[in-house]
Amino acid sequence: MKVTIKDIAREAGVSVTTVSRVLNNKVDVSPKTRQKVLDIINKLNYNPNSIARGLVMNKTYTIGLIVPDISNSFFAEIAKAIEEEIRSYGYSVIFCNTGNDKKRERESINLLKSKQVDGLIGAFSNASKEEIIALNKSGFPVVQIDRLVEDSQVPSVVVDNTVSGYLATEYLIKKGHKRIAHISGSLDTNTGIRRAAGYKKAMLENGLVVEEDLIIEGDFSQESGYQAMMQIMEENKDLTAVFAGNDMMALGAYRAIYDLGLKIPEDISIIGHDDFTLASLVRPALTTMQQPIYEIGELAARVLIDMLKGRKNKEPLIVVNTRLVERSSVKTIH
Amino acid sequence: MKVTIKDIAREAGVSVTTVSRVLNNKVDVSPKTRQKVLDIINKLNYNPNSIARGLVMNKTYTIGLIVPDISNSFFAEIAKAIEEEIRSYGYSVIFCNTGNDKKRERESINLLKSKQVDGLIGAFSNASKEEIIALNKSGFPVVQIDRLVEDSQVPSVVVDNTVSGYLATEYLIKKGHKRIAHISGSLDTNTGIRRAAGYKKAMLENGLVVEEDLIIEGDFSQESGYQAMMQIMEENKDLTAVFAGNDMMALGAYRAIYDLGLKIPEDISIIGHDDFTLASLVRPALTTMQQPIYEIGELAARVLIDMLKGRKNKEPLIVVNTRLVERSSVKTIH
DNA sequence: AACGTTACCGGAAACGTTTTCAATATCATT
DNA sequence: AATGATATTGAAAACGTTTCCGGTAACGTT
Repeated sequence: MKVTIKDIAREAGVSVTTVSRVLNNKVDVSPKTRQKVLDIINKLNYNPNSIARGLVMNKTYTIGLIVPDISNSFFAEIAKAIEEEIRSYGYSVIFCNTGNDKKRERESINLLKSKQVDGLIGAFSNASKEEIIALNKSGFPVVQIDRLVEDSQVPSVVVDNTVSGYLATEYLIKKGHKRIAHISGSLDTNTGIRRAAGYKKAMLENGLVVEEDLIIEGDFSQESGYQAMMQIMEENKDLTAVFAGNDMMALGAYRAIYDLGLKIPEDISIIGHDDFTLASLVRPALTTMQQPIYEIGELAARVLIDMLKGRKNKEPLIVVNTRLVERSSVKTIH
Repeated sequence: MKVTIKDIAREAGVSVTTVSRVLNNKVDVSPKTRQKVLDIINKLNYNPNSIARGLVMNKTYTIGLIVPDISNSFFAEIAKAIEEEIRSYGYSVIFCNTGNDKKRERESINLLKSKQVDGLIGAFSNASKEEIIALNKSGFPVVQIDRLVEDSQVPSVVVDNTVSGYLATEYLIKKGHKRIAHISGSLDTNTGIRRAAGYKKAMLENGLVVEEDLIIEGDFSQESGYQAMMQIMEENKDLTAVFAGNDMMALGAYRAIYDLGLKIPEDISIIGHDDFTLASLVRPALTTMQQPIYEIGELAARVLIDMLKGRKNKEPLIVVNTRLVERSSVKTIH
């Protein structure tokens, strides 16, 4: 049923080679026959088979994208950026959702390689570290986003969470706060560790003490933010501000504070991290560190494209900056 | 560099055919040679080329997904559901983001067909109506989500927005409200039209009058919800409730009401539609009509799988129900 | 008229698989 | 030992493209 290049050739009375030539805008075909072929193509509604083409050219114009959770707005936004950028170069993207499952992550890598993708972008966990490094060493184009496999020489685009955590905390300090708590993200993720490290660094460098019971570990979820906030408030009545490891937890903290009958920012100031959609929508609007999410996706795509084109990228590590977005959840203390 | 089935065959001292057989778990190969081949495969780290396989089998085990905006949580969640469901059947998904651009929508369809996807799931606009219908008629597996191309016989899974709008409005009425406004979504989308129709039907059937200046058209965006609410309040001081065409606009209405110095639900009750993530996070928590988003994706995937397996689906239209989620944004009037 | 260029075209191999068909090896049965 | 059945194997075609290499036609130059 499917119309192939052979059908076109037969119908137009030319060889397959010639049809291929007009398909690819090659020279060596007269205007007349080109037109004739074009007409037939149109008439028969012919659509070239990329699979066959991919087989001979050893190139599929498809890349793979591996994310833990596409329904997480962070990754959804990145996916969008990648798709739009890479499409403009004629590529499309197959995406795999791992659900943070290491096994599925490895399966996905194999699946995508099997599907002959030309390159890979992913937020990989440390579990796939060797695989990624091997891939990269073998010359296969991979770029990492968000998460960092260290000392690996595999191109990555990430934010520097240490300085971002530092900046957030420093902002609070500059606003006059001294008793500042931190609700950290999971401390088995680089992200969580780094932001906490930035918090400590800022405290120390500004002559404040870091008290261990002012740091509570959450897991980036709203509920964990709520619990952490409750726990902190129980023991530290004199607290004036908290830096939440992400906006989701900040929102949990919001709820806890309301439930305690307190007000933001009058009683407690809060700064978050990420600037997800809700941050500007919630009341009081959340002051937070904005990640340039779309830019991360765009950059990752661009780096990959460079590699696909065989261009050597000099700097494997691209660090993008977060930006403080001042809204209404932090008050100045005099 | 890439190791192929031929390399395995040579190394194992058997034919390509035999290797193919063990690859596909066919009978007709002795345990001894099977093991030998398996060993070599393992040693050489061989990964079959799906592209080549796809060419001969005329099946790629890949489907296409076309959405207007993957960074919209609704579609992100659907994408996740589809990927997870369809992966369990051995398929993967290429996704295209159209940005609501009709041209890109058509391009995407062609691209995906060119990549020989086995099927297509999409939230298509009316612009691609003929194309979708033609595809379906030709026997190519397509299923529509969210948006409905009417009278087309192409399998769709959608919510019935008319009854959903009806239910939302009816709830308000049952709570004792009489002066109820509606901030509609864009009235050039079926979704917007239907929900508004449901609103009117509920009003009429309950003996209330529908006043045209109590219906204001928004465009599903937060800002439009804000503007619409402001406009309504200017002219209708005696209003007690509003049904917002989606949660995003409900949030805009929240802001407007706060800016007016009024309180929810004491002064004005609000019901939304969709139950997106923020709905439960915002204060007061938003009462809304919940769409079973994950289920929509799952069902769409399942319907497609059925078609891929050649099973004939009897009922082209699958309607899923929305569910009222009562929270704190509507008060009872006595 | 002979030759050299240039423009245009086609045959066939190749890409990495699956599958059809036929061939061979093995073994039990007589 | 011959036969038949069964288990195991391989050669080659096919899938729909691109590309290499060569060939013919047309035309201008000498």
